[in-house]
Amino acid sequence: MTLKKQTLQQGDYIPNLAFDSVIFGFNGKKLKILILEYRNTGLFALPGGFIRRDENLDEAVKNGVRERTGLTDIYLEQFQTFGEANRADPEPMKRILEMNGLDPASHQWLLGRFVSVAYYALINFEKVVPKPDPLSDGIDWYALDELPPLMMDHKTIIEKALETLRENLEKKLLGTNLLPEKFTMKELQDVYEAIYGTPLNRSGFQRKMLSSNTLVRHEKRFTGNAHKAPYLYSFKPNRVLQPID
Amino acid sequence: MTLKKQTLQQGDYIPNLAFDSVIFGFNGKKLKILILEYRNTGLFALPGGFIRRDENLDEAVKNGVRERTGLTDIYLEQFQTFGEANRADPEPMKRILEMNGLDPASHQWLLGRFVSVAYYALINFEKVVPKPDPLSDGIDWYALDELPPLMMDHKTIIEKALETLRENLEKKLLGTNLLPEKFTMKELQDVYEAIYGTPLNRSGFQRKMLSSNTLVRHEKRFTGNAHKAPYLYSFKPNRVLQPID
DNA sequence: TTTCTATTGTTACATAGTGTTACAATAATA
DNA sequence: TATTATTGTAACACTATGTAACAATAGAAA
Repeated sequence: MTLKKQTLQQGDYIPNLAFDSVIFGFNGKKLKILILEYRNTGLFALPGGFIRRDENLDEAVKNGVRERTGLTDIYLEQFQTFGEANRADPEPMKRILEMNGLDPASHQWLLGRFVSVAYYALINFEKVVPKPDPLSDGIDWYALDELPPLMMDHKTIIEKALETLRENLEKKLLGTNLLPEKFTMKELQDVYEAIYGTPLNRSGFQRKMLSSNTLVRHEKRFTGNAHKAPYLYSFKPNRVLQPID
Repeated sequence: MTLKKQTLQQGDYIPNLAFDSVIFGFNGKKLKILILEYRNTGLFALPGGFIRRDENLDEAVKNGVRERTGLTDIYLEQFQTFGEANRADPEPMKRILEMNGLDPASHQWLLGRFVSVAYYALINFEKVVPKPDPLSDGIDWYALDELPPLMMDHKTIIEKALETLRENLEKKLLGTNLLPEKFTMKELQDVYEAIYGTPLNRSGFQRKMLSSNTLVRHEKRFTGNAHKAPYLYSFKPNRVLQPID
């Protein structure tokens, strides 16, 4: 979890409760995740935060993701709450506080147990300028197969996020949220393949997508390459995309 | 949420965090849910509880469900965490405390906001003798279409539980957990129909189940009725059934 | 201009899965 | 022995999916 230096008072937040966010982006080739690096510690973690005493859980997460990405309109989905009693180790948190000039003794509440509600977000890679949180000096995209060693159970959280994303991909047609508004069939297939981690049959994929009645066909895109130009598509607007508004 | 009178000290538990459980049973005809009735209040609620400071979330829920049902080996699945800031109304909780001879002023922490992690359980109806919790004088099975008016957002929690159960039914072959060890194809179909709320085709259902390679066929069951006796089946033992052990 | 190449859109065909109907088997009763 | 309700399975049509093939085409090369 991460937080704002200027508001590190326990009293502001629900104690022992946090959220973590797995923010997925697609750079055209690989599925990537936003990871924070805490200042001078070599410790990596998922972006997260706490819930104010009068704040909706969904809102807290939405605000947290907005702070890291600058985006306000984000596909967010809660997928699991992690509540093992021993999931936190106070040592790394101590180091993080010390390296930020904060006294661990006066921030005891940060060293205790936290139950964490985990969400995943799907965002348009091109639109994001990631911003570190107040205790971090780095935030970067990492491909799923090139993750740094992560704090606590954050690796497990990511695995569960990916599992849920795969289960929901076709059911909820989530491809949209990782692409710019207009895209080619090949680009859409690339997203699906990156998420599933396996190649898909081109013909079958195209047939299924076209018969799903969710795509609008636009003009062709001429890229200057010596082959047939592909059509551009967009998703029909009247689909439910925002489980959290 | 519910709790034990003798251990009503805030200090024992993680504050502002609770769990609720939707305990499904099947009586041969209808899908039913265990609902508590608080003493002398006419207030109905899902069984629930709090999480001790050193207790795993899953363990807390498992213990809570065991206390209500007497069963130790239960299929449990976490499906959503409810975190709206205004989901609790302190008035009903006040009445519950008063009717149990407890002073609301000295149990302020129970009147505040709670984030609740919701689980559903699937149990063998025949094996359960429901037991009220210390603040309740009633616990009973209610069919999904005959639910009493429920506290807070418990109706929403039930709807989400049913939605998740339907999604997971075939994926995880959950039928087992609602039936005795040996059952006929018809009984299995009855469970599926009760969960989906729609009739299924007999022939297709039988074909799919038999081809799924998860059933073992046993002897026939002769009930004394004037028609062909059905085979008994059981599920193959080597399937993953316990996401929470 | 013509030929060539890589990619795209679409069709064809085999195979698997599903919905529906039909029919034979059978346990107990009349 | 005939009857009845239910069960197990086969038959058929229809749909969905995996795979391969083919035609179209934008630009480069000749």
